[in-house]
Amino acid sequence: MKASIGDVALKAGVSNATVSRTFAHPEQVSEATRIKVQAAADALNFSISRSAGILKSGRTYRVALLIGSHAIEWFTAEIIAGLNDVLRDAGYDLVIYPIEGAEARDAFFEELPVRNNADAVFVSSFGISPDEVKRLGTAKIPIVGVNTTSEGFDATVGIDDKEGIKLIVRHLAKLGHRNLLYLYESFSSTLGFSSYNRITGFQEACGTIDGMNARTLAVQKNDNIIDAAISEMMAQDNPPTALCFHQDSQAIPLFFRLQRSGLSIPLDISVTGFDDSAFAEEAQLTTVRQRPHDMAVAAARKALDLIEGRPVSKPFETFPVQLQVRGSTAKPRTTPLL
Amino acid sequence: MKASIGDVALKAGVSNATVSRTFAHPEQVSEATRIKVQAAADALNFSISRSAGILKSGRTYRVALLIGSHAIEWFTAEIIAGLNDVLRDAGYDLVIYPIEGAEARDAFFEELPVRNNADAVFVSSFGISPDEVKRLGTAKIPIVGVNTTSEGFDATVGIDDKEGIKLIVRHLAKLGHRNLLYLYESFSSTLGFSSYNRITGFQEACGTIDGMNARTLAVQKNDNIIDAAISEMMAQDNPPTALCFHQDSQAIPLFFRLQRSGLSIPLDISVTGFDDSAFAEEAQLTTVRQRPHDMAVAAARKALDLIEGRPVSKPFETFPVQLQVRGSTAKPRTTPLL
DNA sequence: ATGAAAGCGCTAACAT
DNA sequence: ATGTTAGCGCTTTCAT
Repeated sequence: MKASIGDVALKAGVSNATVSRTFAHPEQVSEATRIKVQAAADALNFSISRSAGILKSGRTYRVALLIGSHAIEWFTAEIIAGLNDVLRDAGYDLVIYPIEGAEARDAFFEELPVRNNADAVFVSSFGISPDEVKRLGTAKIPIVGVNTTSEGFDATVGIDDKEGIKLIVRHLAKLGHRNLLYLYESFSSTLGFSSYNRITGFQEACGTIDGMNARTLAVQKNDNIIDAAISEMMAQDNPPTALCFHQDSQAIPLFFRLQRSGLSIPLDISVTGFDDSAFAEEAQLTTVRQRPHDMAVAAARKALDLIEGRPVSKPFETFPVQLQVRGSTAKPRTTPLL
Repeated sequence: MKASIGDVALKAGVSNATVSRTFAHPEQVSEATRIKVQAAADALNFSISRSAGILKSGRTYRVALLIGSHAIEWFTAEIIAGLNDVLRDAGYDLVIYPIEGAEARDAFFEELPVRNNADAVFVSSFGISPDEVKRLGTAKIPIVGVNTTSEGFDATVGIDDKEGIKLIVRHLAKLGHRNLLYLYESFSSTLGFSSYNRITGFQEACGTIDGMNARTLAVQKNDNIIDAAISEMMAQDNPPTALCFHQDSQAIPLFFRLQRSGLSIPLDISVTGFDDSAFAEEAQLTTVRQRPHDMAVAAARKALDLIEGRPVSKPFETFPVQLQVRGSTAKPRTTPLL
């Protein structure tokens, strides 16, 4: 059977408290006793159970991460890795709650399973409503947002999406582009805060450039964004000279179509992404770099500060974005596509 | 302050036991009482704390996942998502332990933090040694392997890597290829079981084909596998007619180099991957499909069976692989590359 | 159907 | 430096 602290105490001929101290505060125990206890513990294959201490302390040593999808893609994977690295070391378990679809959503905010069962909640790129944030607030634990608004959150980390997309627009404008097309996948659910800002930021940034002609195109989820892009390129009137994709992963497949479509990047068309995620560098994709891993590390530290009641130095932190200029952008073509 | 079961009992004018029953076994409580208790609980924003029940039950309701790296890439992300989907619903928390480097490894297997603190352990694509498995076994909880050997595990899920790579080899052989090059990244640490089988499986499969000339090339981690591939292609003597990459993500960047290198897929060279992961389909990469999400779901179910003492129907399950024939493979070139 | 009470394994006063 | 003891919040017998 599993050995408990009492078994070890018995075997070592000391009290439960001494065994407990040997593990929690070894410096309070004499060398000789410590060795005796360690030996007994090893012989019984004993290790301290966290569950009991958790009950005693009133902390759950669990931290929840709310994500909007069951699938874990680049951004979420980076967030999970970053949070986990910090939280593991601090003795906290990261528990992932994927909340997809209206029913799951209602159920979650109705039951609020994190109440009494987590010491903090992270909300990552989740189009959460003010009502939901308020409801989450009744759990009385710190709420930390990742690429969310700051309304109702105790702390947030994120990038300035508008600033990021503005870097793209200005880069293209400086190269001479005056005809841009922005492409993104439209989801059935509400657009996340970050996505929304990126799209409206694009329009705003274009509005400040003289003679800029900019359009946005929402491609339905089960439609192919690359086919949509190529169709726009083949339009007879005034096809764009640059394609701005909402995120790198949507732009990458275009590079596989070059030969078959007869298009050339950047001679016929300039292409940009957003994220600087997998393969962006190899594809020479001009993009905006964000570092979700760094954001997650900072978010985890803020959460720990809030949990332990320490002051949080920068509760609402904006992380830098950086333009990565690569080979997929150049001056616009001077002759018509056809 | 946080309401506990006693507060609710007081407010509802019933005993603690009745409140507990209202949540755990509502059918044992009269309608009237149930409503009274629910009302009191709602008013106090109360929800049952899992920590106390956990202590009482002896279960931790935590399940550990051991992975070999802090970074979470395609395969691991799929595994996490699949495990979490099943375990969440069953009330278990999935806790991720990244174990990277020799020191972290020694520390983990020395301290064995999962002992007494998890109800099961998953080991995913982790080059774990027999000694380490044995040591893990002293924790007396089920050990489930994902793409590992079956030695010492209570259950495993995985694919037959040898079978998978054999499909690739035979496909290329049938097309007429007799000069293959296998490329993989060599890591400092021990090669995982799955990777090892894939590489040796390649050699074995080639050995059964008449006149097959096959080589393998280990590219150092911080060297560029695509540069290595192109260099081999440019060799004067007998360059390969097909490149077999260890995994899709290593093959993908080659598609971005086509124009600059003057190479054409599949006219000059056939290319294969392994995994059928992100962008494989868009790149028209011939590959072998594996479904880590499905494997994870099965692994989670087996773990639950083991935890609850139910018989496990198929403790050691091999999942199917399927060849995905796409445009990156064709008959070998008939004229020299140069 | 409901209540009283013991106890899960540990920690932290407090006492020695 | 070590032992004694109460109690964290809940579940579950056993009574009623």
